[in-house]
Amino acid sequence: MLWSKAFIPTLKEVPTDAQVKSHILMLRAGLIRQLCAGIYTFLPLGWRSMLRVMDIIREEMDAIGGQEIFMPSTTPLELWAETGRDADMGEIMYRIEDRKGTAFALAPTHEEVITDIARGEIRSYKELPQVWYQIQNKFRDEPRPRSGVLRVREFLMKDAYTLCADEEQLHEEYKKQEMAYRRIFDRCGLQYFVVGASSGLMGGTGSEEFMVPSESGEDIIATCECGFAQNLEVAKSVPTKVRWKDADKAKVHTPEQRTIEQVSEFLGLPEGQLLKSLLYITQSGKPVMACLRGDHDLSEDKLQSAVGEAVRPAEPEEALKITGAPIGFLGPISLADKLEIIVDSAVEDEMPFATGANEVDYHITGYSLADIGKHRRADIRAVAEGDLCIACGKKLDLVPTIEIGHIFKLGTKYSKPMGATFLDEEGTAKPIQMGSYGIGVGRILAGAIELFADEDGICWPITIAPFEVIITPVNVSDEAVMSVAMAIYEELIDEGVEVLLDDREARPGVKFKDADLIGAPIRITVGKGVKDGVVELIDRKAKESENVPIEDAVEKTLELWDRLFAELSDL
RNA sequence: CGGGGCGUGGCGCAGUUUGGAAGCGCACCUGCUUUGGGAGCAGGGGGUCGGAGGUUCAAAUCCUCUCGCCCCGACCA
Repeated sequence: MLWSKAFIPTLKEVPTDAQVKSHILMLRAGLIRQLCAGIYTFLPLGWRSMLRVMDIIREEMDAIGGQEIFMPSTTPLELWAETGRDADMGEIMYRIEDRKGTAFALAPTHEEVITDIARGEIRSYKELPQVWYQIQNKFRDEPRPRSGVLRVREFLMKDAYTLCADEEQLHEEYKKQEMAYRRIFDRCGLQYFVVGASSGLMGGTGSEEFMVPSESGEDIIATCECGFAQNLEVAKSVPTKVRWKDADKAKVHTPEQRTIEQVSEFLGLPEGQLLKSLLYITQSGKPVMACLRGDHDLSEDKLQSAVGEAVRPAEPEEALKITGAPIGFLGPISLADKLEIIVDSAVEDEMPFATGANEVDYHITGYSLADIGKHRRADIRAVAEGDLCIACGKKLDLVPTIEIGHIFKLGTKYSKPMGATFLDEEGTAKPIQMGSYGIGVGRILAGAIELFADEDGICWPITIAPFEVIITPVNVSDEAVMSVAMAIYEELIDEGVEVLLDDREARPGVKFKDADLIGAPIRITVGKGVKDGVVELIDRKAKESENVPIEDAVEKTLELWDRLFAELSDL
C-alpha cells in the first residue's frame, strides 16, 4: 500500500474526548472514529487489524472442530421471553418494533437463537457434540459507554456455542475452548490472566474470564504469584487479623461521628473492631443488613449471591424508617426480627465490636455476634489490599484488567426452558448441555495497545499489525532514494509481507512521527545512507536499529519478520 | 439514574465574568525556499459560536428549555 493513496487520518493533537491510552492512540493513529457515544467506525487501518485478529480466531476455532455460522441481529422478543431474559436484560437490550407493531430486540448475545436452531434440528446423541461459532455485532444499550472501544454499545464479538450430550462432554468441549482461547491470545501477543468469574446474566454452572492487565480496565482481579487468580466479584482471600482490645458493654455518646474512620478515632478502637452495618433493599422490597469488619468493604456482587436476588443500598429516609436512626448510626442489635442480618464470615465470633446504636449520635461497644440474635454468616466482603492467598498464603495483588474473553458452562439453563432436547442411547429425552464462549474482537486491539504502546505511539504485535513493515523514503524527490525504496517494497510484497510505503511529500520528521504512531513493528528508512549503499532497519518495539547494505535489506527484514512471528507463535 | 465538566472553522483552544466588528495555533490550498524527528516566508479559503425560544437598539456572551459529548459513581456478558 502506498501511503499517498491510503486513508490514514492521523492526529497530531489529543482529542479532548479521549482519556484512556488505547482510545487516544486509536483516534490519533486513524484506526477509528466515533459516530456517537459508544458507537465507532473502524477505518482502514483499524479494520485491517480487526481482520487479522478474526483470521487468528477462525483458525483456532476451526482447529477444535468449530463450524462458522452467521446469525441475525434482529430477533423476535418472544424468543427472549421463553428464557425470561427479556426481563433479566432490562434496558441493556435495544427494543424495536416492525411496521406491524411486533416487538423485536437487537441481539445482545445469541444463546436463545442458538438454542432455537438446536431444538429444531438436533434429535440424537449421535449428532453431539456440535461446536458452532460466529463473528458478529452485538448490541447493548450500556448505561455508560466509555473508554473508547472498551465499553461500547455496538461491537464485534466472536461467540461460540457447544452443544453436548452430558456434563463430561461439556467439560471436554469447555476445556478445548479454553485451550483455543489461550492460543488465540498468545498468538495476538497479549499478556493475560485466566480468572474464576461470576456468570452474571449468562447463568450456568461456572465461568472463567481472560483478562489483560491495564490501568484502563474496569474489572479488578486478585492474583497471586502461585498462579491463583480470581475476579474480585467472586474472589476469596484470607483476611488480615484484627488486634482487638477488650471492651465492656456500653452505650457511648458519639455526636456527629458517622464514618468508620471518625468512630474508630473517637473510640480509640482499630477500624477492624468496628462492625460496619449497611442497609440494603432487595428487589422484592425486603430490607437486609450486611455487617462487616470496619476495615472491609462490601462486595455487592457477593451480597446479591448470598441474598439470591438483586439488591440496592437503602435510601437515607428508608434507613431512618426501618432502624430509627440515620445512616452512620446503624447496627444489627435488636433488629433480628425486623430484617435479615447477614454477617461477613471474616468477623470473628469472640471479638467485642463497636457499632451503631440505632439512635442518633450513639454507638455501642463491647457487643459480640452472640448478642445479635438470629443472623446468617456468608462471605460478602470484597478482597482487600493486603489480604492473603487462600491457596498458598502469600500476599495477593489487586490488578485492574480488561475482559477480552469469557467462557461459560451454561448447562441446561437455555435448553430446558426452550425444550432443546435429544434422545440418548436409552431413547430418553434429555436437555442439551450447552456452553457459550465469547471474545471481544475490538478489545483485543485495545488491550494490545494498552499493553505495548510507548510515548511515541502504538507498538503492534506483528501478528495483528495493520502493516508489518513501513518503508520511509526520507525524500521522495530524490530519485536514488525512491528507486531503492520501491525495489525493497516490491520484493517484500512478493515475499508475502504486508508493507506500507510512505511516499508522501512530507518532511522526514512528519513521516517518522506517523510511522511510530501507527506502530508498524518494522521500519525501513531509506535516506542519506543510500549514497553509501545502506538503509536503516528498525525494530519499533525494541527501539533497535542497524544499517544494512541495500542488497541485503530484504533478507534482513525477513529475518526480523520471522523472528517477531516466532516470538508469538508458540507457547 | 445521581454528581461534575464541556459544546466557538477539520483538530486543539481564547473570547462568556462586565452584551458592542468572531479570533489564535495546527491542518488545508497556491508560490518560492527547505529535506534524517511534527520546516520558513508570502498569499489564500473555510465558522448561522450545538439547537429552539426569550430579554435587548444590539447576544458566542444574559434568561428559559432542549440536544449531544466526556469524566466519577450506580450498572455492566
